[in-house]
Amino acid sequence: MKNIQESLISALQHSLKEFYPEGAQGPGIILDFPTDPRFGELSTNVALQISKSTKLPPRDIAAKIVEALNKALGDSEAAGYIREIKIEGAGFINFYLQEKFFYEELRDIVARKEKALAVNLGHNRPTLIEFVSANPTGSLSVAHARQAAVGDSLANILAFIGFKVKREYYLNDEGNQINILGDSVRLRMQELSGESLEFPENYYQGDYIYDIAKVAQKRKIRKEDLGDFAANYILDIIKKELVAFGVKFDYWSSQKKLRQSGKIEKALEDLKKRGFIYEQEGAVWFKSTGFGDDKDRVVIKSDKSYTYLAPDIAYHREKYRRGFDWLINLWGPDHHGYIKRLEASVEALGHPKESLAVIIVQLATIFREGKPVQMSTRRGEYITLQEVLDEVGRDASRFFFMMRRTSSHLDFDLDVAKKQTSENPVYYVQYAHARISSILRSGKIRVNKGEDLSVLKEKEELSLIKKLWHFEATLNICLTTTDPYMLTVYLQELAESFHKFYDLHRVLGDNDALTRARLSLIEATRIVLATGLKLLGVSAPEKM
RNA sequence: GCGCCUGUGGCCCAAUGGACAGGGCACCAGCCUCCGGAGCUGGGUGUGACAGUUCGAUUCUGUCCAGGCGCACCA
Repeated sequence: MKNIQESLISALQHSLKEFYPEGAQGPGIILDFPTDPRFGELSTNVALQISKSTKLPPRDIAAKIVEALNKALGDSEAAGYIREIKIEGAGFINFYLQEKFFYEELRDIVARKEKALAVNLGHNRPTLIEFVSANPTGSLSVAHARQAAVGDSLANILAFIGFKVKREYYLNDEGNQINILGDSVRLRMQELSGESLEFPENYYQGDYIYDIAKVAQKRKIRKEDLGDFAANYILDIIKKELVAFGVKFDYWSSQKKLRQSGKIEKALEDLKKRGFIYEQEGAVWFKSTGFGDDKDRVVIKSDKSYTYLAPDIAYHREKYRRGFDWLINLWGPDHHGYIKRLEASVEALGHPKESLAVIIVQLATIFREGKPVQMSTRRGEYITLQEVLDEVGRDASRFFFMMRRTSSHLDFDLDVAKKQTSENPVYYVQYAHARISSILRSGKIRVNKGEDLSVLKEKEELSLIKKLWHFEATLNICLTTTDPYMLTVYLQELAESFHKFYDLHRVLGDNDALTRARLSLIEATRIVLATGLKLLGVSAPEKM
């Protein structure tokens, strides 16, 4: 049956009524997967939660809840899958499911393939996820690489569970940085034609500037167009790097076009109408303190030019106007101080705070031979996405970038990522997939939908099926945390569960019925592994 | 000074407020006549410190200690 958790939660809510007089809000019910199989397949601590407010002993409460719960469940479908409900420990209510529940889950996966794994949690909610958005002034760095891996995988996951997701790259294609870029190219061109000059320290130092200068010279680009020319040149490089990393954007949004369209003025007018704009000391300010910011922010400087915030307010206003009602932004940690003012602007424009999720992607420190690699963008000394790709490949690099929570620092050891050994988690997972593929290739028996799966009685078989069942819940965690990280953990656990089964039990044996059932089991495992890896942008090889 | 992230066995990391804190690496000892040994099994007096909230804290709060990053009318 689909989603026994939902049925149990609603039955539980019903059973809690006697503890909450009309109108009172009970606690949110959480159904956990207990860490220890000794405590059943599902568990809730709701009785312990209630005992806080009622001062009654938790086990007494639990007993009453279970009594009401049995009535509420009656002879419902869910009740047919429950073997036992026990009160254990301090007052946990533990659910022990019938084995047929798992056999049906397994059958469902084999019969419907990855379709059985997709659930519609998103209800087609139009969602825009903006990430990378690096200035087109140089190749993408490892920092962008992590953002690309996380953003793309999160988008995959959200799309898989029913959100209408689009990927967007916001292009800072004008302003100071582009001017400096153009000037950097101009100076290098002068150098190339034999002039000796001093190259400012805050200009772009990388060798790629020479490459651009040479092309610009050949094409006789006008001096005033050098900035745009260089930005476009670099943007082409960035696009290629992203494609190589398996990331494709739906939209490339230009700040220049945004300004030219007059939408910045419109956004500021909108804010003004709503009463959140004022002038002081020759500058125009946004009253962001009205929404929890530490201080008000300048949007138009006293020299009449915009701060970075002004186009950004307009940009986000446009995102909503384009029909999106969930905006996810992935930013580098250098932008974290910027979150509050953007949230403030979104609220000031009348959108709910929750409709904007800003996720800070912490930096990855690259290690080589056990030592951190120092980086400096300005000097052009940094590890690029391309270098990581060339060195360790797409699969390992994407997986590695997501092996820690996105909000946590990540140490990325190039030497480990390169290793094709058990030290390398991505190979551990892929190996499980390859192993299964190999058995399925050599097995001559064809599995059909009606196999009798109840011959799967071994401990390792049942725990593997349970692991498969947890896939959906894992995706749900990725949703609530807006972080694909948990999926990398899950896939490692699933692979482990499979390897343990494989080691103790033969799939292709003399017993035909058992062989068929086990083939179903490993085929389902293969489907879940392949689906999970695909969501992370990692390949699921049939041979390694 | 302010903000964000992080302190878990020798090293790297898990644990949506739960029930004995789990893995990996390294180290030691085992497992291939058999579907892929890139695997599996066994071996461990560990949550930075001190308070607090709670029936219960690695998780929440406060103070302190240590490390990383960021703090513009830059983008």
